[in-house]
Amino acid sequence: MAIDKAGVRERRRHRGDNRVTIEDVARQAGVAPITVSRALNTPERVSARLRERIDQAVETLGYVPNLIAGGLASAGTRVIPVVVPSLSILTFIEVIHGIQQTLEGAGYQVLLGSTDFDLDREAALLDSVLGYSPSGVIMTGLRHRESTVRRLKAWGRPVVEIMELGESCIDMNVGIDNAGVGACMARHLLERGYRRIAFLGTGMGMARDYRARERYEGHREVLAAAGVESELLFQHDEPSSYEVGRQLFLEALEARPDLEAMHFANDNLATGAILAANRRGMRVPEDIAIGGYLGLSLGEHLTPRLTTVTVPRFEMGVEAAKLLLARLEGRLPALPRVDIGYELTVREST
Amino acid sequence: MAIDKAGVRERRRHRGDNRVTIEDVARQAGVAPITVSRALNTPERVSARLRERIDQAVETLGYVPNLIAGGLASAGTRVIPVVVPSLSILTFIEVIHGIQQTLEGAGYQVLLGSTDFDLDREAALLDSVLGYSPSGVIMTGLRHRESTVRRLKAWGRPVVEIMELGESCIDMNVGIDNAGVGACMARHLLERGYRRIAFLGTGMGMARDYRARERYEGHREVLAAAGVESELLFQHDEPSSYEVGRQLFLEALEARPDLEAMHFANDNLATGAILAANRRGMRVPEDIAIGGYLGLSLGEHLTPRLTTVTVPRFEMGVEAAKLLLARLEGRLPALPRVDIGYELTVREST
DNA sequence: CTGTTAGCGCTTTCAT
DNA sequence: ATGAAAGCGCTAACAG
Repeated sequence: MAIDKAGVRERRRHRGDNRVTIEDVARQAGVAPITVSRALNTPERVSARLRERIDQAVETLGYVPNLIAGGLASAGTRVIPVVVPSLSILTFIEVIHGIQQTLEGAGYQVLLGSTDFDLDREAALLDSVLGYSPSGVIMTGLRHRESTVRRLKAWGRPVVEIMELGESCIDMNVGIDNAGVGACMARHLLERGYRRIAFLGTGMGMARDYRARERYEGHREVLAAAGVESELLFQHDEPSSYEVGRQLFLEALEARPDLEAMHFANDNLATGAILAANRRGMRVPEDIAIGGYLGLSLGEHLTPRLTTVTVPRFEMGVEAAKLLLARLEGRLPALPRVDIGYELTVREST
Repeated sequence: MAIDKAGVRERRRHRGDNRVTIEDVARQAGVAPITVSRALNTPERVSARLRERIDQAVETLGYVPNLIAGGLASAGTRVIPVVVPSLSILTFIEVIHGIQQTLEGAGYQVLLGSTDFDLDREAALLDSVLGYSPSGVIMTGLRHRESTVRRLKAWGRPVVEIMELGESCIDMNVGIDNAGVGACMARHLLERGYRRIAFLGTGMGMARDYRARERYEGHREVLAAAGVESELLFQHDEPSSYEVGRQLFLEALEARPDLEAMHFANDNLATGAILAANRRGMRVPEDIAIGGYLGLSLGEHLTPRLTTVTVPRFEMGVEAAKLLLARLEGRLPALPRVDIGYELTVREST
């Protein structure tokens, strides 16, 4: 190995960036850089003796691989962008948490992107994150701009679409049947004997949160099939919150004092409603029954405890990540489509 | 432009990766690749005529820069890792949200990392994310392994430490004065006339959440200075939740039936307590006063509404991101240390 | 099992 | 204002 003479051409290094490179390790261990690379990435293809020497050198030098360089050379940077509509909605956070935990354990990092429910922003964001040569991508929903779908299909790497379920996805799909959820709660309300049932949600008018609208459609079909008035719909445009739940509750009560039950698009709204009922001294479910969707832990602590349709959000994230990892590791997942399911949790509010 | 003859050497391209490169754009526009690079990154250094031609080519070809290649060449990938202790704690999520929104607007992407409150994992995670040649880093807290601090200082790029405040930080610091928060609520409770005051929290015994412990210390000092029994402390090891709040509430009540006020380490616990009190038919604050910390919106909807110390969590994220951007854009921030402040929100629970 | 060679796609440096 | 050449740190491809 050549010993650099003093005055030798300085390597072009980045400002303040004097990190140890694979070459330094190779020199220290007396092997070629590629051997270090192999020892690190596919240890089984390097003899035990060399491997040990290399590990030693890595240790003493404190070598940390430059993933950018690796990514450029091999494409695939062990980065997984996760594109969600919003970071202020707890549901997505919990899914992301499941994804992150699973991926980080396997040595992948999550790159966060949010679209604010705007498919054009989604398309732009995708362009941008694909610039990182990610190993795979997790997207929210099955509805995208045509260009997004085209680009992703041509891309040829693992793509998981989460949250909802459909026959045709880009690559892999894990989610729940939203219409089924809506129908499930509606059926429960009917079984309980309620007939004047309203659905209350947010942003369902726009393309904004079409998944809530799907739940509403499921709800409506069940009521219609039962010959019950099914168009009792109250909605606000702002994002869901306890406050909006409270307002929706009061408005619906005012508009239809004969209401027997309220089916809320999610637990945040339903919680706001129960809390408002508490404050007004109204009895739930005697005066008005309240049902939700999600299964937030808060629901158990309310009085009365909230009846809701529980979906395993964290697990949905874990499942999505597992699917991705399976494909990444060459294990073709048996099911490129996972129905994560849901469960009706009947408590006292209905 | 040279027309490649059939049979020309195929470029080594990655599987399915047939993205448009800067060279394609250059050829299309009839300029050198470096000119395209300039037109994109420093438009003012390229003549209007060429710029237009290049923009045109970018448009028709649908060119999207490979940030990995750019990152390797220039170091700095427009990625900002954000390292937090946990993704299941809403506070961090809200801070991340603020960071993400601010950074995304400026063309940077957030890389998510969580340490589970383990400083060794933090050190390992840092090594890993530094491998992405990030443009800057946002870390939680001021306490790190010595190696972490050393590495980050030597690194020479913007680092923001968030959540708490201290005299000595690695580079920049934005957060709140935890002891001050604890003292603030303690003072309020004393002013209200309460004397038998307990502090209830989670994970304060370990290094796990030392920020909660700092709040406790602030609380204790105020009580001690007032000559009031200051060692009434109840704690659990599990992470905060409504359920743990409920348990803590019941246990404290059992252990010290003479308690007049409870100072909870956060609003989740305090909410669990109020909800438990509601269920038991206990009056708050007549039977027992309850104070929290955070300023979660839920607090307003409880009956009674929760008295709490509100901290602008989203804004803390925004501020951290702004500091980072300022340095990144060469504008040296006036204050490398921002006290984000807090506010006592007095409502009916005390 | 190990090494040599040639880039990945971009930006730096240095000419012009 | 524009371009040519070199190389960022790593790995794929192909020897041996």
